[in-house]
Amino acid sequence: MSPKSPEPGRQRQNAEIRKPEIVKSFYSTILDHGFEGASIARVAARINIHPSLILHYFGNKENLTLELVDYVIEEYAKLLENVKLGGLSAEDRVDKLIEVVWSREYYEKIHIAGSFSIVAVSFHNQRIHEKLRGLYEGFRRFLAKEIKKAADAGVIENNDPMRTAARIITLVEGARHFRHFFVGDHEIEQYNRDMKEATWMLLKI
Amino acid sequence: MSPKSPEPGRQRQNAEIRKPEIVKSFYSTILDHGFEGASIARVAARINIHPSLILHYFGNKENLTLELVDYVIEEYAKLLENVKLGGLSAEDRVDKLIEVVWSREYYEKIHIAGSFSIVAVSFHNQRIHEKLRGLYEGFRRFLAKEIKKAADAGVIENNDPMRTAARIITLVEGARHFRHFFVGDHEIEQYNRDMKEATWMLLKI
DNA sequence: ATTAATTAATCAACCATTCAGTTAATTATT
DNA sequence: AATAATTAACTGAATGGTTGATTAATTAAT
Repeated sequence: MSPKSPEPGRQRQNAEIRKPEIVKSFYSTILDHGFEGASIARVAARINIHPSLILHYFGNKENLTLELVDYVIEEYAKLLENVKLGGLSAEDRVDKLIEVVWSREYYEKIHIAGSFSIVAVSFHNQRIHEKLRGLYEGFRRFLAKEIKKAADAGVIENNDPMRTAARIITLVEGARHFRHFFVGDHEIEQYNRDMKEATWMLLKI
Repeated sequence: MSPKSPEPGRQRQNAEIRKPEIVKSFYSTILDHGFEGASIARVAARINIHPSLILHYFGNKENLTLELVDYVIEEYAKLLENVKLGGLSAEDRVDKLIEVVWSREYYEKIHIAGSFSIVAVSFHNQRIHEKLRGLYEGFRRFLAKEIKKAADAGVIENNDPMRTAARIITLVEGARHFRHFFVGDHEIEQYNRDMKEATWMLLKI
C-alpha cells in the first residue's frame, strides 16, 4: 500500500526465521543443481538475499552443510515420532509400522536426490558421517523395540530384534534409493505390495 | 640406463594406456575428495601429467565423467559375467549366485563412496541416469533368468521371476550402500549370514 | 543508543577451457 | 638406410568465470 517504496524487497527478519529459511534454500538448491552446484551465491539468490548474509549466519559453508544435515535428519526423525502407535493392539502396531515405512509420505518426505547428495558427502566428511550413523542407529533401535514388543505379545516369533531391524532397514533404504532405477512407474504399486510382504517375511525369520 | 635424463618424468604413452589411466585417477580422486573435489588439476596431479592432457583426450569434463561411469558400470558388469555357473546343478547355481552377491569381492569391487558419488550426480544428469538404469535392468534380467531356471527345475517355487529379482536387488543394493551406517564391524559376519538367509526367503515367496 | 540484520564492495584462489607451440613416434619417400 | 612428412602425445601460458570469504558501511529494531 505504500506507493513510495521503490522495491518491495525483503522484510527484515530475525535469525530464528532467516536461518531455517537459508537451510531450506540450500536443500532445494541441492535438489536442483546437486551438491557441487549449490554455491552460496545460488542459495542466496533463490530467496533474494545477499550471499554475505549466509556467511554472517553460518560463518562458512561447512557449518551450513552441517546444519542442513541436522535439518534432514530432523525431518526424517519426525516421521518416526509422529507415528501414533498408542492404543493399538500388538498386531496392529506392527501392521501400522510396516504401513508407514512403505507409505508414499515416508518415501517422499526427503527427496532421494537430497539424501543421496548428503550420503555422498558423508564419505569424506567424518562429522556428517557420524550424524548419519546416529540417525540410523536411532532408527534401528526404534524398530527393534517394536519388534520385541510384537514378539513378547506373540504376534511374531523373534529372538533377536536388533538383527531383524537391520534386515528391515536394509530393505527399506535399498528401496528408497534404488527402486527408481529398476522399477517402472507402471509396476510401482505391485512393487510396494511385494515389499510389504517381504518385510513380513523378514520379520518372521 | 641413460644417466643424462634430468628428470625421470613420465614416459610417453599412447591413448590406449593413458586414457584408462586418467579415468582411474578420476575415480580415486573422487574417492578421496568427493565429486566436487575432483578437479581436473587434482586428477592430473595424481598421475603427474599436465591438466591440459586430460582435456586433450576427453575434450571436457562432462565426457570424462561419462567415461568414468562407463568404467564403473563395466567393472560392475564384469562381476556378473565372471560368475561361472555352467555345469552346476540347478540348486547349486542358485547357491553359487547368492554366494557371489554377498561375497566380500562383490562388495568391495566398486567402492561405495564412488558409486554413491555417481548415483548422486545421476540425479541431475540425464545421460548418466540412463546409463545406470541400463546397468540395473541388465542385473535384474540376469537374476530373473536364473530364478526362472531354478523354478523350472523345481528348486524353488516362483511364478514371477522379475518381481523376485526386484526384491533381491533391493536387498543387495540396500546392504551395499547402507550397512556400514548401522552394522558394526563386529557383527558384519552375522549380518552377512542373515542376508543370505533373507535372500533365500525372498526367493521363495 | 545500542544491537542485530543486511548490504556493498572487494579479495585471492581455483575452476574448466582455449590455443599455440614443442617434442616424440610413426609412416612414407627417396 | 637415411630423411622428410605426418601424426600423436604433451606442455605452458592465458582466458574469463565462479568460488568462499573478508571487511566496512548501512539500515532497521529495541
